Amino acid sequence: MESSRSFRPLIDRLRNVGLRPTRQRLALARLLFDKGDRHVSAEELHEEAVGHAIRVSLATVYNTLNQFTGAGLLREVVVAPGRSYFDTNIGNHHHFFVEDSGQLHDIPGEQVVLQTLPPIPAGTEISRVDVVVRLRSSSK
Amino acid sequence: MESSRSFRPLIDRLRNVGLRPTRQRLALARLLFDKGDRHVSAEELHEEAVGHAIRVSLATVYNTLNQFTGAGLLREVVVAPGRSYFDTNIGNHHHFFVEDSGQLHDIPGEQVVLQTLPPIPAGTEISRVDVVVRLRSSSK
DNA sequence: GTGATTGCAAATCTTTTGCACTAAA
DNA sequence: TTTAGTGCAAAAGATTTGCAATCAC
Repeated sequence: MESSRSFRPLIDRLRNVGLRPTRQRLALARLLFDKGDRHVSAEELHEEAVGHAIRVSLATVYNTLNQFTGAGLLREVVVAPGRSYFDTNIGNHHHFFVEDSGQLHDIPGEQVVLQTLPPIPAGTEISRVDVVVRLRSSSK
Repeated sequence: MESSRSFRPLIDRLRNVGLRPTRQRLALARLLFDKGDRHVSAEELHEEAVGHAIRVSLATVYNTLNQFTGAGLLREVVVAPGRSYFDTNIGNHHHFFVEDSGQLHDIPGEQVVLQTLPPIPAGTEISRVDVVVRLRSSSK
């Protein structure tokens, strides 16, 4: 069993956004943030947690993902109907979406440069610009 | 009541993509294509149909929208979790998405110019590039 | 007629919610 | 303690599907 010291950074990260570092949140945070950039659905994360002997309900996984997203720890990505992905990369970047497999991959922000942007409607401001490059296998 | 002649173009349009011009498909096609570019959800289109005294079930609206999309008459746009919009504009263009209201607006293709595109994974080709400019009201 | 299409209801799937119980501070 | 968080099961949406009845050709 690892010492509780190794959880410190994550505990602080949760506290900093006003979320109590409960057992479930900590465990999910470790799965999410301890191994680089990830794209997971709630279902996938729940299965992964169960696989790691973490006792957590699917409802709590949904709630936690939404809380993390609201707190800015995650970004929600919607590319296909009926399924949300949560992205641990909250920096400037875009996505490849492989239509056949449903896989999502990051595109570093610098690799997509918008030369022109249209005038935006009065009274609004840009919240975010999402670019999704949809791919299909080229074997025709 | 209008003469059946006015349906000819739509009838042909459906026949051309291999869909029988049934009463329901024709009626929905008229709602969709007779008044410029539109973004509708299945629910909205169904309500609109019912409001026009068109007897059609929600299931058939879903089926029809999917068939039209498969046939290339519509494009499906996914911008928010749990809701699909169908876009009658199948040309080169992108979207504004107003987060508060859920409204979707077209951006002409020329107004978004991608200066750089990342290298795409081997064995794949680009199916489409979707740019969504997310807006929120600027009154802070 | 014959096969495609429709309607309806039931089934699925994803996500949210209500509430009694448990845990963090 | 006191309040936030959790689990479970039920509820809520959105979308799909099975099948008998209906319609297009």
